[in-house]
Amino acid sequence: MAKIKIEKSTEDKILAAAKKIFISKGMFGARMQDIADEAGINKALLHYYFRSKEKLFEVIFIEAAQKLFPKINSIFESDMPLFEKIRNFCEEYLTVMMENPYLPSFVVNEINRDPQNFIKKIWNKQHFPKPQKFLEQIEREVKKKTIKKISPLDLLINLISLSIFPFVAKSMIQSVIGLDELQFRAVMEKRKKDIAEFIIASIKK
Amino acid sequence: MAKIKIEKSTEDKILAAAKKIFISKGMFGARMQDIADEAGINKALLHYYFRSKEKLFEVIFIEAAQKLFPKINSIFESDMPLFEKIRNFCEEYLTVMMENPYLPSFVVNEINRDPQNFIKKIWNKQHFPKPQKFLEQIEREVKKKTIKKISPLDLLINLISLSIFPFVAKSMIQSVIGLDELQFRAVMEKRKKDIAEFIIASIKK
DNA sequence: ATACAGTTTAACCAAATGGTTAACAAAGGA
DNA sequence: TCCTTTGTTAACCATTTGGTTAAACTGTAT
Repeated sequence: MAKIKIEKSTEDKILAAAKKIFISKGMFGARMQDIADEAGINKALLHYYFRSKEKLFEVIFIEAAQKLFPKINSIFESDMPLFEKIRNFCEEYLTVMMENPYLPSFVVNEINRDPQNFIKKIWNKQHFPKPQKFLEQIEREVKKKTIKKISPLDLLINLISLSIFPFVAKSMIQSVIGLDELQFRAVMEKRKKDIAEFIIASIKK
Repeated sequence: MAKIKIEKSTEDKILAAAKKIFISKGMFGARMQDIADEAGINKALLHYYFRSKEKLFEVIFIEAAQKLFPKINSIFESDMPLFEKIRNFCEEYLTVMMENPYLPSFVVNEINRDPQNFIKKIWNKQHFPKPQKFLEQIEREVKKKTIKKISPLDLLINLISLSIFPFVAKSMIQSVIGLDELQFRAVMEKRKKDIAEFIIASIKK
Protein backbone atom coordinates (compact mmCIF):
# COMPACT_ATOMS: atom_id res chain seq x y z
CA MET A 1 0.00 0.00 0.00
CA ALA A 2 1.56 3.18 -1.14
CA LYS A 3 2.05 5.93 1.36
CA ILE A 4 -0.06 8.72 0.09
CA LYS A 5 1.46 12.04 0.86
CA ILE A 6 -1.04 14.76 0.37
CA GLU A 7 1.12 17.75 -0.47
CA LYS A 8 -1.00 20.69 0.48
CA SER A 9 -0.03 23.82 -1.34
CA THR A 10 1.51 26.56 0.73
CA GLU A 11 -1.50 28.74 0.18
CA ASP A 12 -3.80 26.07 1.54
CA LYS A 13 -1.56 25.51 4.53
CA ILE A 14 -1.73 29.22 5.26
CA LEU A 15 -5.49 29.32 4.91
CA ALA A 16 -5.95 26.34 7.19
CA ALA A 17 -3.60 27.80 9.79
CA ALA A 18 -5.15 31.26 9.59
CA LYS A 19 -8.59 29.80 9.98
CA LYS A 20 -7.60 27.95 13.11
CA ILE A 21 -5.80 30.88 14.72
CA PHE A 22 -8.28 33.59 13.74
CA ILE A 23 -11.27 31.57 14.84
CA SER A 24 -9.79 30.68 18.20
CA LYS A 25 -8.29 34.09 18.99
CA GLY A 26 -10.17 36.62 16.87
CA MET A 27 -8.73 39.31 14.65
CA PHE A 28 -7.01 41.17 17.49
CA GLY A 29 -5.77 38.19 19.46
CA ALA A 30 -4.28 36.40 16.48
CA ARG A 31 -0.59 36.95 15.77
CA MET A 32 0.90 36.63 12.32
CA GLN A 33 3.75 34.63 13.87
CA ASP A 34 1.23 32.17 15.35
CA ILE A 35 -0.27 31.63 11.93
CA ALA A 36 3.15 31.16 10.35
CA ASP A 37 4.14 28.66 13.04
CA GLU A 38 0.89 26.78 12.69
CA ALA A 39 1.43 26.57 8.94
CA GLY A 40 5.08 25.65 9.41
CA ILE A 41 6.40 28.47 7.27
CA ASN A 42 8.17 31.78 7.49
CA LYS A 43 6.22 34.82 8.49
CA ALA A 44 7.26 36.70 5.36
CA LEU A 45 5.46 34.12 3.26
CA LEU A 46 2.18 35.20 4.76
CA HIS A 47 2.73 38.62 3.31
CA TYR A 48 3.87 37.13 0.04
CA TYR A 49 0.57 35.34 -0.45
CA PHE A 50 -1.79 37.73 1.30
CA ARG A 51 -0.63 41.29 1.48
CA SER A 52 -1.59 42.12 5.02
CA LYS A 53 -3.13 40.73 8.16
CA GLU A 54 -6.38 42.45 7.32
CA LYS A 55 -6.53 40.93 3.82
CA LEU A 56 -5.86 37.48 5.20
CA PHE A 57 -8.45 37.95 7.88
CA GLU A 58 -11.02 39.07 5.36
CA VAL A 59 -10.61 35.89 3.33
CA ILE A 60 -11.14 33.77 6.43
CA PHE A 61 -14.05 35.83 7.67
CA ILE A 62 -15.91 35.77 4.38
CA GLU A 63 -15.44 32.04 4.05
CA ALA A 64 -16.81 31.60 7.56
CA ALA A 65 -19.73 33.95 7.01
CA GLN A 66 -20.62 32.16 3.78
CA LYS A 67 -20.74 28.87 5.61
CA LEU A 68 -23.02 30.44 8.18
CA PHE A 69 -25.47 32.13 5.83
CA PRO A 70 -26.11 30.56 2.44
CA LYS A 71 -27.97 27.48 3.60
CA ILE A 72 -30.43 29.74 5.28
CA ASN A 73 -31.38 31.32 2.01
CA SER A 74 -31.97 28.12 0.09
CA ILE A 75 -34.48 27.14 2.74
CA PHE A 76 -35.95 30.59 3.26
CA GLU A 77 -36.63 30.96 -0.44
CA SER A 78 -37.95 27.49 -1.17
CA ASP A 79 -41.65 26.69 -1.63
CA MET A 80 -42.00 24.19 1.21
CA PRO A 81 -44.89 24.52 3.64
CA LEU A 82 -44.02 26.39 6.82
CA PHE A 83 -43.67 23.50 9.25
CA GLU A 84 -41.57 21.51 6.85
CA LYS A 85 -39.39 24.55 6.31
CA ILE A 86 -38.85 24.93 10.01
CA ARG A 87 -37.95 21.25 10.41
CA ASN A 88 -35.59 21.47 7.47
CA PHE A 89 -33.95 24.59 8.69
CA CYS A 90 -33.21 23.16 12.13
CA GLU A 91 -31.93 19.90 10.77
CA GLU A 92 -29.62 21.45 8.22
CA TYR A 93 -28.51 24.34 10.31
CA LEU A 94 -27.58 22.36 13.39
CA THR A 95 -25.67 19.96 11.16
CA VAL A 96 -23.54 22.78 9.81
CA MET A 97 -23.07 24.14 13.32
CA MET A 98 -21.96 20.80 14.69
CA GLU A 99 -19.37 20.52 11.96
CA ASN A 100 -18.10 24.03 12.73
CA PRO A 101 -18.95 24.68 16.36
CA TYR A 102 -16.68 27.72 16.68
CA LEU A 103 -18.02 29.45 13.63
CA PRO A 104 -21.02 31.28 15.07
CA SER A 105 -19.22 32.88 17.95
CA PHE A 106 -16.41 33.92 15.60
CA VAL A 107 -18.71 35.48 13.05
CA VAL A 108 -21.08 37.11 15.51
CA ASN A 109 -18.17 38.51 17.42
CA GLU A 110 -16.37 39.99 14.47
CA ILE A 111 -19.60 41.52 13.25
CA ASN A 112 -19.98 43.20 16.62
CA ARG A 113 -16.43 44.49 16.43
CA ASP A 114 -17.17 46.43 13.28
CA PRO A 115 -20.73 46.24 11.94
CA GLN A 116 -20.17 48.77 9.14
CA ASN A 117 -17.31 46.78 7.70
CA PHE A 118 -19.37 43.62 7.86
CA ILE A 119 -22.08 45.02 5.67
CA LYS A 120 -19.57 46.31 3.16
CA LYS A 121 -17.77 42.97 3.02
CA ILE A 122 -20.79 40.69 2.76
CA TRP A 123 -23.21 42.86 0.87
CA ASN A 124 -23.01 42.15 -2.87
CA LYS A 125 -21.23 38.89 -2.15
CA GLN A 126 -24.62 37.31 -2.97
CA HIS A 127 -24.51 35.48 0.34
CA PHE A 128 -26.33 38.01 2.36
CA PRO A 129 -29.32 36.46 4.14
CA LYS A 130 -32.64 37.44 2.64
CA PRO A 131 -35.44 36.39 4.97
CA GLN A 132 -38.13 38.43 3.25
CA LYS A 133 -39.91 35.53 1.60
CA PHE A 134 -39.93 33.55 4.82
CA LEU A 135 -41.39 36.47 6.74
CA GLU A 136 -44.16 36.87 4.18
CA GLN A 137 -44.96 33.20 4.35
CA ILE A 138 -45.46 33.44 8.11
CA GLU A 139 -47.60 36.52 7.66
CA ARG A 140 -49.80 34.62 5.22
CA GLU A 141 -50.21 31.63 7.53
CA VAL A 142 -51.18 33.93 10.38
CA LYS A 143 -53.77 35.65 8.20
CA LYS A 144 -55.15 32.33 7.03
CA LYS A 145 -55.33 31.45 10.73
CA THR A 146 -53.53 28.17 10.14
CA ILE A 147 -51.11 29.10 12.92
CA LYS A 148 -51.44 31.19 16.04
CA LYS A 149 -50.90 34.91 15.86
CA ILE A 150 -47.22 35.78 16.06
CA SER A 151 -45.01 38.51 14.69
CA PRO A 152 -43.07 37.04 11.75
CA LEU A 153 -39.92 38.81 12.84
CA ASP A 154 -40.24 37.34 16.31
CA LEU A 155 -40.65 33.85 14.96
CA LEU A 156 -37.59 34.31 12.79
CA ILE A 157 -35.53 35.60 15.70
CA ASN A 158 -36.68 32.69 17.83
CA LEU A 159 -35.76 30.19 15.19
CA ILE A 160 -32.30 31.62 14.78
CA SER A 161 -31.74 32.09 18.50
CA LEU A 162 -32.61 28.49 19.32
CA SER A 163 -30.37 27.23 16.54
CA ILE A 164 -27.28 29.33 16.98
CA PHE A 165 -27.06 30.43 20.59
CA PRO A 166 -26.08 27.09 22.14
CA PHE A 167 -22.96 27.16 19.97
CA VAL A 168 -22.15 30.75 20.72
CA ALA A 169 -22.40 29.97 24.41
CA LYS A 170 -20.86 26.51 24.16
CA SER A 171 -18.12 27.07 26.75
CA MET A 172 -20.54 28.80 29.09
CA ILE A 173 -23.06 26.00 28.91
CA GLN A 174 -20.38 23.40 29.35
CA SER A 175 -19.06 25.20 32.41
CA VAL A 176 -22.39 25.85 34.04
CA ILE A 177 -24.09 22.54 33.33
CA GLY A 178 -20.94 20.49 33.35
CA LEU A 179 -21.00 18.79 29.97
CA ASP A 180 -17.99 17.28 28.27
CA GLU A 181 -17.51 17.40 24.51
CA LEU A 182 -19.37 14.18 23.87
CA GLN A 183 -22.36 15.06 26.01
CA PHE A 184 -22.60 18.45 24.39
CA ARG A 185 -22.64 16.85 20.96
CA ALA A 186 -25.33 14.43 22.06
CA VAL A 187 -27.54 17.23 23.36
CA MET A 188 -27.12 19.18 20.12
CA GLU A 189 -27.77 16.13 17.97
CA LYS A 190 -31.05 15.63 19.74
CA ARG A 191 -31.95 19.28 19.43
CA LYS A 192 -31.98 19.05 15.63
CA LYS A 193 -35.45 17.57 15.93
CA ASP A 194 -36.46 18.99 19.31
CA ILE A 195 -36.09 22.65 18.44
CA ALA A 196 -38.32 22.29 15.40
CA GLU A 197 -41.00 20.51 17.40
CA PHE A 198 -40.66 23.04 20.19
CA ILE A 199 -41.36 25.87 17.78
CA ILE A 200 -44.14 24.09 15.93
CA ALA A 201 -45.85 23.14 19.17
CA SER A 202 -45.88 26.79 20.10
CA ILE A 203 -47.50 28.10 16.93
CA LYS A 204 -49.69 25.18 15.89
CA LYS A 205 -53.41 25.72 16.31
CA MET B 1 -29.41 77.55 38.94
CA ALA B 2 -26.15 76.30 40.31
CA LYS B 3 -23.91 74.32 38.04
CA ILE B 4 -23.64 70.99 39.68
CA LYS B 5 -20.28 69.42 39.08
CA ILE B 6 -20.26 65.79 39.99
CA GLU B 7 -16.65 65.13 40.88
CA LYS B 8 -16.18 61.48 40.17
CA SER B 9 -13.16 60.00 41.89
CA THR B 10 -10.28 59.05 39.64
CA GLU B 11 -10.83 55.39 40.35
CA ASP B 12 -14.44 55.65 39.23
CA LYS B 13 -13.45 57.52 36.12
CA ILE B 14 -11.02 54.74 35.27
CA LEU B 15 -13.60 52.06 35.89
CA ALA B 16 -16.17 53.78 33.72
CA ALA B 17 -13.68 54.30 30.93
CA ALA B 18 -12.32 50.75 31.15
CA LYS B 19 -15.81 49.37 31.04
CA LYS B 20 -16.61 51.29 27.90
CA ILE B 21 -13.40 50.41 26.09
CA PHE B 22 -13.18 46.78 27.16
CA ILE B 23 -16.80 46.07 26.36
CA SER B 24 -16.62 47.61 22.93
CA LYS B 25 -13.20 46.25 21.94
CA GLY B 26 -12.59 43.19 24.11
CA MET B 27 -9.51 42.35 26.15
CA PHE B 28 -7.18 42.18 23.14
CA GLY B 29 -8.57 45.08 21.18
CA ALA B 30 -8.57 47.51 24.08
CA ARG B 31 -5.53 49.73 24.50
CA MET B 32 -4.47 51.14 27.85
CA GLN B 33 -3.96 54.49 26.15
CA ASP B 34 -7.57 54.43 24.90
CA ILE B 35 -8.78 53.87 28.44
CA ALA B 36 -6.58 56.64 29.79
CA ASP B 37 -7.81 59.05 27.13
CA GLU B 38 -11.42 58.10 27.74
CA ALA B 39 -10.92 58.74 31.45
CA GLY B 40 -9.03 61.95 30.76
CA ILE B 41 -5.96 60.96 32.73
CA ASN B 42 -2.39 59.85 32.31
CA LYS B 43 -1.71 56.27 31.35
CA ALA B 44 0.56 55.72 34.34
CA LEU B 45 -2.37 56.37 36.63
CA LEU B 46 -4.05 53.25 35.35
CA HIS B 47 -1.15 51.23 36.65
CA TYR B 48 -1.13 53.19 39.87
CA TYR B 49 -4.71 52.17 40.66
CA PHE B 50 -4.80 48.76 38.98
CA ARG B 51 -1.47 47.06 38.61
CA SER B 52 -1.84 45.68 35.12
CA LYS B 53 -4.16 45.49 32.16
CA GLU B 54 -5.18 42.02 33.18
CA LYS B 55 -6.11 43.09 36.72
CA LEU B 56 -8.16 45.97 35.40
CA PHE B 57 -9.84 43.73 32.91
CA GLU B 58 -10.70 41.20 35.59
CA VAL B 59 -12.49 43.82 37.65
CA ILE B 60 -14.59 44.85 34.67
CA PHE B 61 -15.27 41.31 33.58
CA ILE B 62 -16.40 40.15 37.00
CA GLU B 63 -18.66 43.14 37.39
CA ALA B 64 -20.18 42.37 33.99
CA ALA B 65 -20.59 38.69 34.70
CA GLN B 66 -22.23 39.44 38.01
CA LYS B 67 -24.75 41.63 36.31
CA LEU B 68 -25.49 38.84 33.87
CA PHE B 69 -25.88 35.99 36.32
CA PRO B 70 -27.22 36.76 39.79
CA LYS B 71 -30.77 37.62 38.82
CA ILE B 72 -31.07 34.23 37.21
CA ASN B 73 -30.43 32.54 40.51
CA SER B 74 -32.95 34.48 42.57
CA ILE B 75 -35.60 33.36 40.12
CA PHE B 76 -34.29 29.85 39.60
CA GLU B 77 -34.26 29.21 43.33
CA SER B 78 -37.57 30.78 44.21
CA ASP B 79 -40.72 28.78 44.94
CA MET B 80 -42.89 30.21 42.20
CA PRO B 81 -44.89 27.92 39.95
CA LEU B 82 -43.17 27.12 36.68
CA PHE B 83 -45.10 29.36 34.29
CA GLU B 84 -44.84 32.30 36.62
CA LYS B 85 -41.13 31.66 36.94
CA ILE B 86 -40.70 31.68 33.17
CA ARG B 87 -42.67 34.93 32.83
CA ASN B 88 -40.65 36.49 35.61
CA PHE B 89 -37.38 35.39 34.18
CA CYS B 90 -38.06 36.83 30.74
CA GLU B 91 -39.36 40.09 32.10
CA GLU B 92 -36.47 40.66 34.46
CA TYR B 93 -33.78 39.32 32.22
CA LEU B 94 -34.71 41.30 29.15
CA THR B 95 -34.89 44.39 31.31
CA VAL B 96 -31.30 43.90 32.44
CA MET B 97 -30.23 43.18 28.86
CA MET B 98 -31.88 46.31 27.53
CA GLU B 99 -30.06 48.36 30.11
CA ASN B 100 -26.75 46.74 29.13
CA PRO B 101 -27.13 45.58 25.55
CA TYR B 102 -23.41 44.99 24.99
CA LEU B 103 -22.95 42.89 28.09
CA PRO B 104 -23.90 39.45 26.79
CA SER B 105 -21.69 39.50 23.75
CA PHE B 106 -18.82 40.78 25.88
CA VAL B 107 -19.19 38.11 28.54
CA VAL B 108 -19.90 35.23 26.19
CA ASN B 109 -16.97 36.21 24.06
CA GLU B 110 -14.47 36.48 26.85
CA ILE B 111 -15.63 33.17 28.23
CA ASN B 112 -14.94 31.60 24.86
CA ARG B 113 -11.52 33.17 24.79
CA ASP B 114 -10.46 31.39 27.93
CA PRO B 115 -13.03 29.08 29.52
CA GLN B 116 -10.69 27.77 32.22
CA ASN B 117 -9.94 31.23 33.48
CA PHE B 118 -13.64 32.04 33.53
CA ILE B 119 -14.43 29.18 35.86
CA LYS B 120 -11.57 30.09 38.17
CA LYS B 121 -12.62 33.74 38.28
CA ILE B 122 -16.34 33.27 38.77
CA TRP B 123 -16.46 30.07 40.73
CA ASN B 124 -16.51 30.81 44.47
CA LYS B 125 -17.61 34.34 43.73
CA GLN B 126 -21.06 33.13 44.86
CA HIS B 127 -22.51 34.43 41.62
CA PHE B 128 -22.19 31.27 39.65
CA PRO B 129 -25.52 30.26 38.12
CA LYS B 130 -27.10 27.27 39.81
CA PRO B 131 -29.97 26.01 37.67
CA GLN B 132 -30.36 22.72 39.55
CA LYS B 133 -33.53 23.59 41.38
CA PHE B 134 -35.13 24.90 38.21
CA LEU B 135 -34.26 21.74 36.31
CA GLU B 136 -35.78 19.58 39.04
CA GLN B 137 -38.92 21.65 39.01
CA ILE B 138 -39.35 21.02 35.29
CA GLU B 139 -38.70 17.33 35.79
CA ARG B 140 -41.45 17.22 38.42
CA GLU B 141 -43.96 19.00 36.23
CA VAL B 142 -43.24 16.62 33.37
CA LYS B 143 -43.72 13.62 35.69
CA LYS B 144 -46.94 15.09 37.04
CA LYS B 145 -47.92 15.50 33.39
CA THR B 146 -48.91 19.10 33.96
CA ILE B 147 -46.72 20.06 30.98
CA LYS B 148 -45.69 18.25 27.83
CA LYS B 149 -42.69 15.98 27.87
CA ILE B 150 -39.50 17.94 27.41
CA SER B 151 -35.91 17.55 28.54
CA PRO B 152 -35.37 20.04 31.39
CA LEU B 153 -31.97 20.94 30.06
CA ASP B 154 -33.43 21.69 26.64
CA LEU B 155 -36.08 23.91 28.11
CA LEU B 156 -33.44 25.79 30.08
CA ILE B 157 -31.26 26.23 27.01
CA ASN B 158 -34.27 27.43 25.02
CA LEU B 159 -35.18 29.94 27.68
CA ILE B 160 -31.67 31.36 27.82
CA SER B 161 -31.21 31.31 24.05
CA LEU B 162 -34.38 33.24 23.40
CA SER B 163 -33.49 35.79 26.07
CA ILE B 164 -29.85 36.42 25.35
CA PHE B 165 -29.17 35.71 21.69
CA PRO B 166 -30.90 38.73 20.18
CA PHE B 167 -28.49 40.92 22.15
CA VAL B 168 -25.44 38.89 21.25
CA ALA B 169 -26.42 39.18 17.61
CA LYS B 170 -27.72 42.73 17.85
CA SER B 171 -25.54 44.18 15.08
CA MET B 172 -26.22 41.21 12.87
CA ILE B 173 -29.96 41.44 13.29
CA GLN B 174 -29.90 45.17 12.73
CA SER B 175 -27.90 44.73 9.54
CA VAL B 176 -29.94 41.88 8.12
CA ILE B 177 -33.40 43.09 9.04
CA GLY B 178 -32.58 46.75 8.89
CA LEU B 179 -33.62 48.03 12.28
CA ASP B 180 -32.41 51.25 13.83
CA GLU B 181 -31.72 51.60 17.53
CA LEU B 182 -35.26 52.61 18.38
CA GLN B 183 -36.92 49.85 16.42
CA PHE B 184 -34.62 47.28 17.97
CA ARG B 185 -35.55 48.48 21.43
CA ALA B 186 -39.22 48.31 20.59
CA VAL B 187 -38.92 44.73 19.36
CA MET B 188 -37.06 43.71 22.51
CA GLU B 189 -39.50 45.50 24.77
CA LYS B 190 -42.30 43.51 23.23
CA ARG B 191 -40.36 40.28 23.50
CA LYS B 192 -40.30 40.54 27.29
CA LYS B 193 -43.81 39.14 27.28
CA ASP B 194 -43.78 37.35 23.93
CA ILE B 195 -40.88 35.01 24.68
CA ALA B 196 -42.53 33.79 27.85
CA GLU B 197 -45.82 33.13 26.08
CA PHE B 198 -44.00 31.49 23.20
CA ILE B 199 -42.36 29.03 25.59
CA ILE B 200 -45.45 28.43 27.66
CA ALA B 201 -47.55 27.82 24.55
CA SER B 202 -45.09 25.18 23.53
CA ILE B 203 -45.10 23.17 26.78
CA LYS B 204 -48.64 23.78 28.03
CA LYS B 205 -50.96 20.80 27.85
C1' DA C 1 6.58 77.59 56.61
C1' DT C 2 7.82 72.37 56.87
C1' DA C 3 7.17 67.84 56.34
C1' DC C 4 4.77 64.17 54.68
C1' DA C 5 1.53 61.15 52.35
C1' DG C 6 -1.09 60.34 48.50
C1' DT C 7 -1.81 61.59 43.65
C1' DT C 8 -0.52 62.79 38.87
C1' DT C 9 2.47 63.48 35.05
C1' DA C 10 6.18 63.41 31.30
C1' DA C 11 9.69 60.80 29.78
C1' DC C 12 11.40 56.57 29.18
C1' DC C 13 12.09 51.35 28.27
C1' DA C 14 11.97 46.67 26.62
C1' DA C 15 9.30 43.52 24.25
C1' DA C 16 6.20 42.44 20.75
C1' DT C 17 4.25 43.08 16.33
C1' DG C 18 3.03 43.87 11.41
C1' DG C 19 5.52 44.53 7.66
C1' DT C 20 9.83 44.96 4.37
C1' DT C 21 14.13 43.73 2.11
C1' DA C 22 17.63 41.42 -0.01
C1' DA C 23 19.61 37.34 -0.68
C1' DC C 24 18.98 32.57 -1.77
C1' DA C 25 16.81 28.13 -3.56
C1' DA C 26 13.85 25.56 -7.05
C1' DA C 27 11.99 24.88 -11.23
C1' DG C 28 11.49 25.09 -15.58
C1' DG C 29 12.38 27.17 -20.73
C1' DA C 30 15.55 28.60 -24.15
C1' DT D 1 24.06 25.55 -19.45
C1' DC D 2 22.27 30.06 -18.55
C1' DC D 3 18.44 32.87 -17.57
C1' DT D 4 14.08 34.04 -15.67
C1' DT D 5 10.26 33.41 -12.77
C1' DT D 6 8.40 31.83 -8.57
C1' DG D 7 8.81 30.42 -3.86
C1' DT D 8 11.16 30.81 0.69
C1' DT D 9 14.03 32.51 4.27
C1' DA D 10 16.80 35.25 7.81
C1' DA D 11 17.57 39.59 9.21
C1' DC D 12 15.91 43.88 9.79
C1' DC D 13 12.78 48.09 10.66
C1' DA D 14 9.35 51.32 12.48
C1' DT D 15 5.69 51.56 15.39
C1' DT D 16 2.87 50.22 19.02
C1' DT D 17 2.11 48.66 23.52
C1' DG D 18 2.12 47.47 28.43
C1' DG D 19 4.65 48.84 31.98
C1' DT D 20 8.26 51.70 34.95
C1' DT D 21 10.54 55.67 37.05
C1' DA D 22 11.57 59.80 39.01
C1' DA D 23 10.10 64.12 39.51
C1' DA D 24 6.34 67.34 40.49
C1' DC D 25 2.03 68.64 42.48
C1' DT D 26 -1.80 68.74 46.16
C1' DG D 27 -3.66 68.84 50.36
C1' DT D 28 -3.15 68.54 55.29
C1' DA D 29 -1.39 67.99 59.79
C1' DT D 30 2.45 69.85 62.68
